Amino acid sequence: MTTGRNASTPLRGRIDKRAAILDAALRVFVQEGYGLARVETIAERAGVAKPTVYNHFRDKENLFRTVILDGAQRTGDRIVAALDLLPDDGADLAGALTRVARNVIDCQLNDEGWALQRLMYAEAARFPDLFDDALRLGGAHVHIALAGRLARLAHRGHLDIDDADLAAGHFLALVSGDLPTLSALGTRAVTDHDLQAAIAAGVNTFLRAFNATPPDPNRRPAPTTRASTSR
Amino acid sequence: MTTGRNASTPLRGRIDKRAAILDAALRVFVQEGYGLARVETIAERAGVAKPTVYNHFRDKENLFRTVILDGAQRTGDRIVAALDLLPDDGADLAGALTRVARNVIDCQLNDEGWALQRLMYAEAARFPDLFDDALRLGGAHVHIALAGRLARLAHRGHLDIDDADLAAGHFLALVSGDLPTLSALGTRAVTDHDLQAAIAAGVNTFLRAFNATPPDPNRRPAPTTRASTSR
DNA sequence: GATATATTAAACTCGATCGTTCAACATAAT
DNA sequence: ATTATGTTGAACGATCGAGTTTAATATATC
Repeated sequence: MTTGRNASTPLRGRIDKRAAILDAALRVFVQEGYGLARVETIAERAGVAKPTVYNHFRDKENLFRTVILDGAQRTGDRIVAALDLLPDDGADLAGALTRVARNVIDCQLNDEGWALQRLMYAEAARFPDLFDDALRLGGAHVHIALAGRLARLAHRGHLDIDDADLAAGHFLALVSGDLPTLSALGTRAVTDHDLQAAIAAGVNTFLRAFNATPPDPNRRPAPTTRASTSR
Repeated sequence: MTTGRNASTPLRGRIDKRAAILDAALRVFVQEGYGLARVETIAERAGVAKPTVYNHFRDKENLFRTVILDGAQRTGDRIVAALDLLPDDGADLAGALTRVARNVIDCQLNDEGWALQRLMYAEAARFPDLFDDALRLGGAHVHIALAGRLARLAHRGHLDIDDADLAAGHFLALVSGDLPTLSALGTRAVTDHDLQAAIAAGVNTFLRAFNATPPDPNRRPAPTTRASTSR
């Protein structure tokens, strides 16, 4: 065991040990839950001695809080960045929305994204304030950014939206609502097929509700990749 | 301490001690998480001695599994029962859907419902099979029941739905997608006003997408139901 | 090279918790 | 009244984990 300072432990600079600890801590916290996660395990997985953990972070609780807030920040930023690929013109709205949804979900289906979500759910009772902070750092930015994009599309006549904030929420709900079930709360891998089907269906419904220029008054906007939706 | 066998301990029948233990266990597990939940605390809250807990349930893990599956079963049954009030005729579709959504949500916003959801999220990594079982017992029934109701409404021409299963998922997502954010994962009470607004908006979008008889081609189906809806 | 700082392994303190054991007690049926 | 079963409080053994201390070592700065 003692994987101490073997050749496998590069002994890189000092600063990034903090990052290594945060990374390992996230994985261990998710796997074991806050209560059963052992600081020594975290130290081992980070390739670091236990006192080093206590040197960087005062105690277990402080480490946990930092893990959550750091992760929420990064995940939120990544999603907001993904929103950049939503064009302002209405060309191929369905395709653009599908790609956006795919990117947003890729950030949340991420090992890290699910891990954070599960951790927050898990420990929301013990750290009530923490969830609010994480939401402000992560979710809120995503919501606002998406709402802004949708509002611009609506303003140019490509979408029929009066409350962009609401529409953004509904878009996210439609497109990712099935994910917890499909992935068993992130513990099971989702097949690409199921994921694409879920996204296509969500985009489809979203456009049925908000598309400003229905190609045919009585038709669904797009046949949307006839997902068999087995189960 | 020793709140032993005072007048405060009714010493009721033997069987319902099992129920009392399950009830207390759910609350304590939710509050503390699986790892930090103390069996002794559960015993105290149930008004029962610790060995009694081990008498009814082999160990902590077995107790936990029983708590989850029991709760999922009951919550699912309650929601399915709530779906009964969705009428088959299309009279006042928006009102009926709103009431259904309200009832479904009341079962999930329930202390117990949130508790179960949070626990499953929390311990999904440690008990992977447990989540699947709970989903089968709880969520699946709800989904199927709602899909059946929607399919009947569609068949009678009141809704424009080709895949009722998908529509059911989208309805639930639209109507309850904002709840985790609003209630801070169930740790904060949601004001009735916010809840009604979220439901109304969800139903509104759902009908924009699936209503078979839009009252006006260019209008939203309902101005978000200013709804007195007592309570 | 000398000095200040960060890291390491190991051992330690201290408290908490699981699951068990046991003697006394309640309850129901015989 | 007696027997069988379930409950109770209390204490116990064993383990486990958070956080600290220490002496030695590696690194960075001067």
